[in-house]
Amino acid sequence: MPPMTEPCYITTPIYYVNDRPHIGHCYTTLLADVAARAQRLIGRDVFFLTGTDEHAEKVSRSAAEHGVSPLEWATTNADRFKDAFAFMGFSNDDFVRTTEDRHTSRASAYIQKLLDSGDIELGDYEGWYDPSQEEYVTESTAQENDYNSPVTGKPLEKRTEQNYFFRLDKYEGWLTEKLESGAIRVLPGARKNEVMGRIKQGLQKVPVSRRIKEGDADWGIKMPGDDEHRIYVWIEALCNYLTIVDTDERRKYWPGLSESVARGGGDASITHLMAKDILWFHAVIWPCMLHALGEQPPATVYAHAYWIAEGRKMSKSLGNFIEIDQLRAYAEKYSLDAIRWFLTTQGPLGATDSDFAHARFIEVYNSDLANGIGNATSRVGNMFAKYFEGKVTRTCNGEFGYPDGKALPIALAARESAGKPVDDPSRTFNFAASTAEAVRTSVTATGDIALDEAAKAGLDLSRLVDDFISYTAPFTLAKKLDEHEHGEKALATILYTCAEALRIASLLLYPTMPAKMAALWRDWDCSPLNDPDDPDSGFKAPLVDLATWAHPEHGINVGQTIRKGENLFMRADPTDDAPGA
RNA sequence: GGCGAGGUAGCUCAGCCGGUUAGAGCGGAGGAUUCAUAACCCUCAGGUCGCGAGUUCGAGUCUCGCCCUCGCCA
Repeated sequence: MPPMTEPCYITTPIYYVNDRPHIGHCYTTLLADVAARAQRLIGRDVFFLTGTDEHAEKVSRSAAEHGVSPLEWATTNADRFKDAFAFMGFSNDDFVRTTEDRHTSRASAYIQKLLDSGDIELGDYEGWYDPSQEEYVTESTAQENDYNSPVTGKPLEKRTEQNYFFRLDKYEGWLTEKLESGAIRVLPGARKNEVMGRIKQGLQKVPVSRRIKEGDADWGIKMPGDDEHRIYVWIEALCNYLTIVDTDERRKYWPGLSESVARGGGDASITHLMAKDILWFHAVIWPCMLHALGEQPPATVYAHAYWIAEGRKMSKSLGNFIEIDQLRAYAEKYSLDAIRWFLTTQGPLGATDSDFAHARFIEVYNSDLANGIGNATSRVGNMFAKYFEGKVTRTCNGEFGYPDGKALPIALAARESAGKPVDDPSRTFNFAASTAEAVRTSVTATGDIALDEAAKAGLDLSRLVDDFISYTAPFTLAKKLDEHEHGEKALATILYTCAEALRIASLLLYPTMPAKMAALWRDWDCSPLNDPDDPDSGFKAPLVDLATWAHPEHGINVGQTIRKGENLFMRADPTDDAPGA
C-alpha cells in the first residue's frame, strides 16, 4: 500500500463538446468524484481532472451553422458541462478545454517528440475511399457493401494517401508484459480479457493524422513541421491527461519514470476512468504513447459499461437519453445525494449495463437511504434527545456480551422484566472491530474502484446498528431505569455505541453523499471537515484516525451534543411518477 | 466469421483451486416490536443451479455437445 500522502491522479475522459451533458457523462465523472473524495478522505493528495474535447471537425461545422466562431460555440457548450458538473457536486480540481494553450502547446510538443524519436512517421495509408462522401470506409464496411458506397451505392476507390502513423506495433511486447503483470491494471477483469485477446491478434501502426483538404476549417492541431496534416482529435485528446499536470507544481501527480522506479513504481496513483467504448485508446494506445515519450503509463484503466433507460438502450432515434435536466428533477425531489447514491451503487461499474428505472430508484432510495441510514440516524438522534437531552454522557469501547461487560446484561434484564426477553441471550457485539473491518473493506474496495462496495460497507454498519438496537432495546431499558442499578449508565453506553458506529459509517458514506453526511456531522457535533458547512473543505485528519473507535479528538465524546436534526432522507412514495420525465 | 463472457430464487446478483441441508440484497408472505420516516428486528420463500451426456466416491463448481443472451474484433 502506498504511503497515505502519495499523490493520486484521477481522470475522466474529456467530453465531446457537441454533446449535451447526459447521464453517461455525469456517471463517469461521478465515479471519478467518488473515487477522488474517498482518496482524499484516506488522506491522499488527489488531483481530479475532467474537461471537454473541442477540436472535432463537427464543432467547427456546428459553429458555422449557428453563426458563431468555433471557439465561441465550444465555450458555450463547455459551459454546459461545467454547469452540469457543478450541479452534480463534483470536486474536480481543474477542467481542461483542449482549445486552451496550456494543452495545445504541450500536446504539439509531445507529438514533436514522437516524430523526433521515430515513433510517429510518415507512411502510406491504403484504403477504400468513398468519393461521394469524401471519406474512407473500413475494409469490413467496404466488403459488406460489395465495395460500393454504403450511402450512395457508387463504387469505392482504392486510394493511397500519405499519413503520419504512430508505431504502436513496436510496443506489443512491452505492453503485453505490463498488462499481464498488472503494472497497468485494466478493470474490470472481463475488459482486460478483451484487450488481451485483441492484442494477441497483433498491433499495427495507427494513423494519427490526415491531410488537410481544400475548404477544411482551420480547427485543430496541425502536425508539427508539416502544415499539410492535421493530427486526429483522439490522439490529441489523450494527451490532455499529461498536458494539464505537466507543470512544476503538478508533476508530482505524474512523476517521471526514473522517479517512479526509484520509489518502487507501480502503485495505483494514476487512474483513468471511462466508458467501455474508448477502452482501447486508454488501455493500449495511450500507454504505448507514454512509453514512447519516456513517461510512466497509468496504473489503472477502468472502463465501465452503459446505463440504459427503463430497460431500453438509450439512443438518438429513441430520444430517450436521460439528460441532465432529468437528473436535476430527481435531485430536486429526492436530493442530489440520493441520485449520487443510486448511480454509484446501482450503476454499470462492472462489465454489464445497468437500468435506470424509476421504480428501482424508489426501491433503492427507500431501502438504503430512508429506511437505512436515514432511519438509523433518526432513531439514535431521537433517543439521545429523549433520554439525555442530546448530551453525550459516557463513552464506551463498543464491546457487548463479553464477561466483564455490564451494559448488555442490564439491558437484557430490563427486557426480561418487561416481559420481552430475547431469544438468544448469548450474542456478542464488538463495534470497534466491526467498524474497523468495514473501514478496511471500504478502503480496499476504493483502491479497486469497487466504489459500490466501498459505499455499501457504510450501509452495512447502519444495519448492524439497527440490529443492535433491536437486541438491546434501549427504549425498553429507558422505561425501567429505576428498577435496574446502573440502568442509566447502560443506556448511555448503548446509545453512545450506536452513535459512534453511525459516525464511522457516515465517513464511509461521505464520498457518495458528501452534503448529507456533512449535515449529519453538523447535527451530531462531530464534523471531521475543516469547515463543517463546506463538504469540500477537506478533512482534519486521515481516515485511519477519523475512523478510530472513540478517538479522543475525532470520535463522539462526553459533552458533545447529538441534535435530532432533520431526517436525512424522507421516505418516498412509490406511486409518484418519475420526476422530470 | 474470429476471440471472449455469461445463462443460479419474482428482480439484481454472490458462489475461488469440485465435497456437509445452494446464498445475499430488493420485492412478496407471516410474526414480533414501538426509539424511529407504517420504519427496524425475526422467520418463510421449498429455485430442474440453460439442455443433454461424460469424468468422479461426489459437480452450479471439471470435460464434451447443443440452445440462448451479451461483449470485443474483423
